[in-house]
Amino acid sequence: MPELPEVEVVRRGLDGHVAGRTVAGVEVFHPRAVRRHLPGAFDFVGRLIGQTLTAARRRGKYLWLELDSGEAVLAHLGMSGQMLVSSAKAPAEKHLRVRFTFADGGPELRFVDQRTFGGLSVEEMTTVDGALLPVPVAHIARDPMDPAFDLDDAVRAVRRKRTEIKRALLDQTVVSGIGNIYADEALWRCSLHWARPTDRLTGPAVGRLLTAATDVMAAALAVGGTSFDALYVNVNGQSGYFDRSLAAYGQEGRPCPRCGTAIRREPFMNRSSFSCPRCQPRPRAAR
DNA sequence: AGTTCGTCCTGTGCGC
DNA sequence: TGCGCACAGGACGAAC
Repeated sequence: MPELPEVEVVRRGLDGHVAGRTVAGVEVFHPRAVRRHLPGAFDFVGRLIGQTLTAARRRGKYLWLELDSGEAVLAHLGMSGQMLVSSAKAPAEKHLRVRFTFADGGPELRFVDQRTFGGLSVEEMTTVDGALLPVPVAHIARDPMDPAFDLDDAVRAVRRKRTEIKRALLDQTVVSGIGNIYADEALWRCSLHWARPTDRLTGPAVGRLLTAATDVMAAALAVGGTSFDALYVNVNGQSGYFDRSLAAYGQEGRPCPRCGTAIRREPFMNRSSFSCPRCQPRPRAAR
């Protein structure tokens, strides 16, 4: 479940290992991996051969490699996507979807994705509010690690929504990069139940919540991200270890680190929300 | 027009 | 032992 910290770990790896290199070959092993590239796999390959990858960039959970053609290879890791820098001699992974080889003969880049929710495409760039973005990323809000992120703007965007607070946190057009793990952790840090209506929270309370989300993602980034199994790894195949620091997410039945009450799991949008029943009581008016 | 929901996908782990 | 099902869940498009 790569969210902002995990995607940023991958971006840094790509920036260090593939930026400045020229693509010599591309193989697409599964059509779903390039389904968002509407002209098809053949066109995808043709647009990349001979191109130099100039930089690795990110907004929220989207990642892209800029090309000297002015386009970019856009990647979304979905749930289980990995970008691996590996020796050509390393055996193909079971779920290897796309392989890039380079003119310098060095390590190759592999897109591996078990559940195929992720994918790659070559996209044109567009300028939105002073930022150069691949076209499909144009609607994604700035994330809290963007130097131009404006907390007051984000607070207003959250409070404009007429929904439950966790739905707003997960809405990538409001603030990007937050997924189920860091939403639950931020809500726990602020002692807020996920079903609290956005329009009944004060501006300062929303500001504290967004700041908590930023803090918890920064702490996760500092230790290489969160991973529960081998699905999320950096470009060298290594896992982060923020899972040891989670207070609420995935902690059903374990004591709340603040009050000791057993963490509960509740159904939320066909998935789960984890919270402390004592620190984070349900809103009275909630269904 | 804004919000909610169903869908895509595969591997793991549980209960019967 | 083996089967079936719940679950993990980001993002998009359809439905309301």
